[in-house]
Amino acid sequence: MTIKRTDPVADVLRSAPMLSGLEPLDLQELAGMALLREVPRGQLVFAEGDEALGFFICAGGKLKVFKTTPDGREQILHFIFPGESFAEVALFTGRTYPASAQALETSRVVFIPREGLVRLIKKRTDIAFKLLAGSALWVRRLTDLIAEYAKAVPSRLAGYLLAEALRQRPTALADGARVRLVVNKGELAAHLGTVAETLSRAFARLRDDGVIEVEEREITIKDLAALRDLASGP
Amino acid sequence: MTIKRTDPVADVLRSAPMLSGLEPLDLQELAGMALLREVPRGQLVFAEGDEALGFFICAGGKLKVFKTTPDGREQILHFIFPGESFAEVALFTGRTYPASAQALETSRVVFIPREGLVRLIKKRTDIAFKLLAGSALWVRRLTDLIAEYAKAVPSRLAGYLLAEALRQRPTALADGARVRLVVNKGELAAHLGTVAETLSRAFARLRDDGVIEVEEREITIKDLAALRDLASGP
DNA sequence: ACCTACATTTGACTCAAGTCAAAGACCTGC
DNA sequence: GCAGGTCTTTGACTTGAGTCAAATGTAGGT
Repeated sequence: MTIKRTDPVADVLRSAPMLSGLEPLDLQELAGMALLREVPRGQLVFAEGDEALGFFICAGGKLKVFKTTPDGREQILHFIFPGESFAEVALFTGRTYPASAQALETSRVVFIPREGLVRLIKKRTDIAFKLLAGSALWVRRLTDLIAEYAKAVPSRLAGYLLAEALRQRPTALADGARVRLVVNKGELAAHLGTVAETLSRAFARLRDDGVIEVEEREITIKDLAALRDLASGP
Repeated sequence: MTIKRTDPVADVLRSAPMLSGLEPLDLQELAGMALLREVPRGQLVFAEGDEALGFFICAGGKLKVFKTTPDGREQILHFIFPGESFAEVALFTGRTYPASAQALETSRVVFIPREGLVRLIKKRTDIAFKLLAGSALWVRRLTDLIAEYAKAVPSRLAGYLLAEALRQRPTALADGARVRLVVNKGELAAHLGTVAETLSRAFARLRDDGVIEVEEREITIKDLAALRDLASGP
């Protein structure tokens, strides 16, 4: 298969941080093995327990990686946006994915078979280091998530809003800063390890305490100091 | 704290699964950079936030890796026994350890500086794969741990007892199988994300329901089916 | 406009589990 | 043997948060 100048797959690969620094030739080889897949809203990309045949890079849309808890609820581990890779860690242990991935809206993902990655690592050590760094980041994220569980829901929410504000507009972090929720409140509840009703009450409490202002998915931070206070203390 | 350069280091390295398959010469080079350290009971090997200068292999004793939650409790992520490596994941992201490590009893650990590992990876790709696999295992463990939180404490305890029974004597998993707790109940509580009092009540409940029998740290499984039931259901 | 599906909020109730307090068991060193 | 420490258990109390139920809002699709 010849790679065209406008090959959408190659474009996606080029934009993925995980693969940055790859030579055009390596990129081309990888693109030759990759598959572009359209995932309708609500469809699973893979399910927990599926054989891990490769990893993915998000080319458009919005997805979630989650784990189903024994009582049927779902705990969202991570949201995925264009350019981000996911499930790469699963390729190196067991043979199955430890969590499921599902499209929150109709999305496009590029699939890269395990073989392609393995070949790449053997050829380029720096890819191994990037993978190790990415995987280490996951470990850090998950350990942090575990520690979060000890906090009450309003505190978890405060922590999330702070992190999002910092991620969206790091320079504008002050009273009056605005945060746009990237997902609806039901999904956010699952990410914070709770249910929609409890999250709703947490929003109401922050609002009543004058810490934030809520207009649909648009949050305004009215009292940054108080928000920080809540986020650290229980 | 005593740090000494000695021969036994090479023995420890040879016995570590993570380094298995290394040529004697590589092993020797690594041993030359390694330091053996004696850690008295209760002493920290490193604290969350410390600069990650290297990783460790346990050469004797018993340690825990834990994260301190905002409200001051500690969540134990993993217990560490001889031969196991720890903190290797921290070397590839940020510059700091995401959790703390402390000796549960007086222990010996071998410290291997980051530089040694990096050099090794560049020379031998299979080490990179081993590290990736190890790190992936961590991710799996942590995602499982997160899902565990949705269960009630007695269920978490049941799950732990099953896992331990399987680890200690895989062949003898049947009614009447015995499990010896590797740590005291206070530490076990922290590992299960709860406090000593609640864990004590959970043990009492399993005992009263005739599922297990408890003699100090020696647990006898009386009704394996019921234990399995509890572990999966809420 | 209208209808259906989904998202959000609020109230009422219940319960698991954390806190505080205290007692007993078990070591270890003096 | 005794004193001081840690570990474990039990009781009484409090509360955060999940469940059930219902009302309201919102967005598409026909």
